[in-house]
Amino acid sequence: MKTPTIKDIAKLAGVSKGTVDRVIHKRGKVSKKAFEKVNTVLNEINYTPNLLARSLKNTKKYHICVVLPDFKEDLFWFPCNEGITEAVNEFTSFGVFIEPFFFNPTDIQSFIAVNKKVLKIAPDAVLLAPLFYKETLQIVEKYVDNNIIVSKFNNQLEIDATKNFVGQDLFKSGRIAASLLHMLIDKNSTVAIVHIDEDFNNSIPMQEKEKGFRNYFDQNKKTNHTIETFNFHQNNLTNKLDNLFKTSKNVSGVFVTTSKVYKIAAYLKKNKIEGIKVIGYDLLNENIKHLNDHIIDFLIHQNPKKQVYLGLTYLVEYFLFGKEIPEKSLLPIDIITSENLETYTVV
Amino acid sequence: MKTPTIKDIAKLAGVSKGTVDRVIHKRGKVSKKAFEKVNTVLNEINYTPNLLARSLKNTKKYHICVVLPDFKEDLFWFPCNEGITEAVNEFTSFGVFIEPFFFNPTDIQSFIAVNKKVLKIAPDAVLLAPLFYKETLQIVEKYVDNNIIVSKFNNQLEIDATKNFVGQDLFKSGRIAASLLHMLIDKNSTVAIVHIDEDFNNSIPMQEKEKGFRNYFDQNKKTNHTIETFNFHQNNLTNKLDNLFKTSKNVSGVFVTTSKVYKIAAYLKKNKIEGIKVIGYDLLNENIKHLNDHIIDFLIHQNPKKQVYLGLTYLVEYFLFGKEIPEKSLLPIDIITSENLETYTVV
DNA sequence: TTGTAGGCGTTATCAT
DNA sequence: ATGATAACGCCTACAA
Repeated sequence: MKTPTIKDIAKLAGVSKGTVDRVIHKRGKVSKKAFEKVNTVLNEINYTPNLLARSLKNTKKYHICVVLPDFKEDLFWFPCNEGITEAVNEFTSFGVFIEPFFFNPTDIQSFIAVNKKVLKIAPDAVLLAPLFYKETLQIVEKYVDNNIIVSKFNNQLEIDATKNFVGQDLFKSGRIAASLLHMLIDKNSTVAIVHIDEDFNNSIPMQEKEKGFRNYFDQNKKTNHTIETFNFHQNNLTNKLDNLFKTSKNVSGVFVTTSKVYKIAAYLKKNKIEGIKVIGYDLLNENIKHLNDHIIDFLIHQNPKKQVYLGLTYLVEYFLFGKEIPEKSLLPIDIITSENLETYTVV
Repeated sequence: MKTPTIKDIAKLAGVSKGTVDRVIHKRGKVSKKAFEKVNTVLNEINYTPNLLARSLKNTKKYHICVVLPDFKEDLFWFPCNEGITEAVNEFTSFGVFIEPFFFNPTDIQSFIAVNKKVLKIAPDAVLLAPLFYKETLQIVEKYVDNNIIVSKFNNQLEIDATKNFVGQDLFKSGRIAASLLHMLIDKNSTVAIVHIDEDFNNSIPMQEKEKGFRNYFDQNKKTNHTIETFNFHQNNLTNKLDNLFKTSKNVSGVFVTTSKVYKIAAYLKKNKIEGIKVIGYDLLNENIKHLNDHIIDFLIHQNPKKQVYLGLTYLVEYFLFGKEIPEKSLLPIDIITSENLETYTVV
């Protein structure tokens, strides 16, 4: 009735616990006779090791560092802290020490500096928001050289040194945005893709989203929409938007590729421009406000909190129970309206 | 650096491990002096018990039974098996034995019979899909009398004997359906709420969904929609639908309150009726097919797999680590289109 | 009231 | 090559 233990197997096979252990873990130094005796028993009963006992024995403390942008620079990252807190609460009693490190997302140097610091600390693993491609490449190599396991989240960079990734399929995300806008806008109208703030050329996520968005409309040519892309920086935004909306461009919908969509919404509200459909990313308070005001029609939920929590969970279960870390864990792409919003924020 | 153990505390306080244990667990039989000595140490250092060690010591095997409808009668329940399988894979190595029991959802007697069987087995806990109100009331009472912990999923019944519930807010679910349809249909048109198969009067979920759906349109009267409710049984469905769609009722949208929405879709396809917007529940293969064909516009994901998995996780963590079971765990209400569908099915 | 001893299942070490 | 033994941290039983 109870799960058989190594002791039970030893008794059944007529050998000692040590021998059974050697057979199970292929540590060698076992005679053929003993090996066969143990193996026949193993084939008859279904032995599964007690994971609790195993990791109790392994008294090692694990140290995981999370490297991510400071939310003071970009509120998108704020929920990650909750994810970290939850993981801390859940895993400290298992001897796992989780420590966050923040960098300035607008400053490559700070990214480099923080990673250097973490490298010096030499944790067992790092969960990383790899915002900068070239720099990530270099730092990850160093981590790996020092036997530090690296997982990435949010930003999927193709790096040979480490594959572990938790995030979303951003091309598909762009397609979904397109299909939702498509549902709401008139034929023959113009749709604007707006990139705000970040340097488009260095932001693979923004590029992927745009590709997906355009891909959808390319496949639905019969409705004959015009897609135009705009790269706006924060300064001078109002002028740029004046240009976009107050000319006769017949813009019926806007797709903002980041969480900065509230800036567009605020502009539309202030200028009392109505009837333009807006879709963007993430459940920031500012965005939620405009979603409830029906100025933003849809938000796509990137679930940064879950990304971090899941990334940490994978690492912890790897250390504690030897589970494999999935190379690519793509989260569902949630469509949020003012109606179902609440069901995502309460939990 | 390392987490302090009871042994460490004992040494610091100058008493034995046993005394520390008595203080921590308030087992009494401790002198004031000893109590204070231990307590001052406890206040200085932050002791957290090692949960692995605790539950290793507790060699008890836990038995959890899941009571749910047989998916052969209603495919909605099929994904629950995956949830159970995942939980089994995850938790057997922790000494938890999870066993499913199926009943016929159209047959109250089978519900009663299965629960009697489970009661006889006397597991440590039961995770229950409480389809029938009165019968659930009685059986839950018996479970509780026998010190069997009961959690419910999917169907939220107000029962005093046990509160634990994992599922969705169905009123809100109805509202969400309404808002999505509202987005797609013309003003002044008629919307049909269709209940298929189940006995509406006994199905609280269907009633809640209808209430939510009507509530939304009541609050948006300016668009002047007419809402009509239809209770259809499986037999004679075609005739009933002929009546509904081929008369001049100007039906622009249909809300099906269950996973049987594929039946409506199949009818519309067969009869080449186009332009009617359709929304329903659950990611059955039949529904997915019609979603990809754009006959169904939206599906609402009730995530039965996750409901079961989460319900089981709560029970396991309660037994193993003494975590509290949340009284009400409401899952997000996911909006599924043909575009984001894939991101929900892969994981 | 207090301390000690032993065991949960696994693994590492040390004799044999 | 093999078996005995101790240890991980917690808890329980028993002895003092």
